[in-house]
Amino acid sequence: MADAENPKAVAGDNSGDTAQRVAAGELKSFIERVERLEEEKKAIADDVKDVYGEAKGKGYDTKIMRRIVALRKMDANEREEQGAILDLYASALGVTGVFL
Amino acid sequence: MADAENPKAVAGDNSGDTAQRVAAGELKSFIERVERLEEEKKAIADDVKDVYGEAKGKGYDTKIMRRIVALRKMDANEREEQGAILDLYASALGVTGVFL
Amino acid sequence: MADAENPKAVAGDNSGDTAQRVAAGELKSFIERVERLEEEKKAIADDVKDVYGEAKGKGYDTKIMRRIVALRKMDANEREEQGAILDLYASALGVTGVFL
Amino acid sequence: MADAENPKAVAGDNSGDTAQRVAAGELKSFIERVERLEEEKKAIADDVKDVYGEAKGKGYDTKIMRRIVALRKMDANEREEQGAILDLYASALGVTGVFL
DNA sequence: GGAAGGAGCAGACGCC
DNA sequence: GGCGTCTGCTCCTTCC
Repeated sequence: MADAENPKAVAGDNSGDTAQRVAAGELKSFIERVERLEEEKKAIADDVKDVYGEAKGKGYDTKIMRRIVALRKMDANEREEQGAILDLYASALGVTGVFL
Repeated sequence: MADAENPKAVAGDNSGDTAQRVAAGELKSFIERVERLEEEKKAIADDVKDVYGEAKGKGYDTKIMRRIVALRKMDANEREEQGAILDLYASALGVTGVFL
Repeated sequence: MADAENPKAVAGDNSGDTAQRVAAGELKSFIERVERLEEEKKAIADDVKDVYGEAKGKGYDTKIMRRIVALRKMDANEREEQGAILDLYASALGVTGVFL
Repeated sequence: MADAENPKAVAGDNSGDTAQRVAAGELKSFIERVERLEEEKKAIADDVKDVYGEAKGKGYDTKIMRRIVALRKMDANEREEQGAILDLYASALGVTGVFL
């Protein structure tokens, strides 16, 4: 029964083997669980899209909304650091009025 | 009450305005709905990761598994696309098997 | 010779027609020109990637570099407008220290 | 000379420093190379557009053409992917035609 | 307004 | 076990 614990090691004892059949079924099961979850994930992603659509219908600028969401997710420290590096580069290049 | 319909036009009549307060609350609500959904989405993404982890624990090669999932998705997409193309051909050229 | 000018109108005079054969060849030619150009385009995209890679090798932060490139491409007016709207929303939400 | 190797670490020894000046020139060079390549890429994209325009002028349906191009690309990718997957299967499971 | 292509980003793998 | 790299996904923009 070592094969059940090491599905990769079935090569050699081919054709008509039950262990392999089991392993294949197990693999299929994993794959289908993943696919099911991916579908759920996509459904939620669509819900998000709907919310933005509803907001857009009320006149809000969704692009800005997305940036706000991203901002709130972003760690304050990192935000600060990013800005500092950007300022440095921008001044080095002589880009004026940068607010990234 | 025009402000309620045009949330972007609140600039000018600032500070202490009720319309703006309402709009801000509405916006906040949208933002929070999005954030809630994003959390759910992340939870599912973590579940996916767990499934792969479990499979890996049983000796499966997750890289292969991911390619299988991707391939099955591609197959589905392309099958669909194939059908669409054939329909287009049929209606546009009245020809089957021109050079593809 | 109307068929040569209206390749979509060949339906009806099917099977063994030379005009159709010509049209198919012409179409194939167009397709191949497009595919050739797409290859060139991809080659250049790879070159861009190489430049970023070289810069990264010298210690530059490519993420910032990309934003700089995007900024320089962006119209100044639009930049200004974007910032104004964002400031408005940000103050409405009480987000502090926003520089997007 | 550490600054030359770590362009991000120039903060602090500002204004009038030669190392920074050099780094800025180097950065500018990278940026401009990227921008030049992006221009070339855009030129080719315009060429593609021209080809489609020419085809459209001859009566072809560009929507169909685009789908053909996309399909041929997908076919190529997937054919490649199929082969890779099969190889992986062969080595990992010792199985062909398990459930795909 | 909807679809298609491109760019940016996050997550996963492999190396050190 | 952490970091750097890289592929895949999502989002944005442009064109129709």
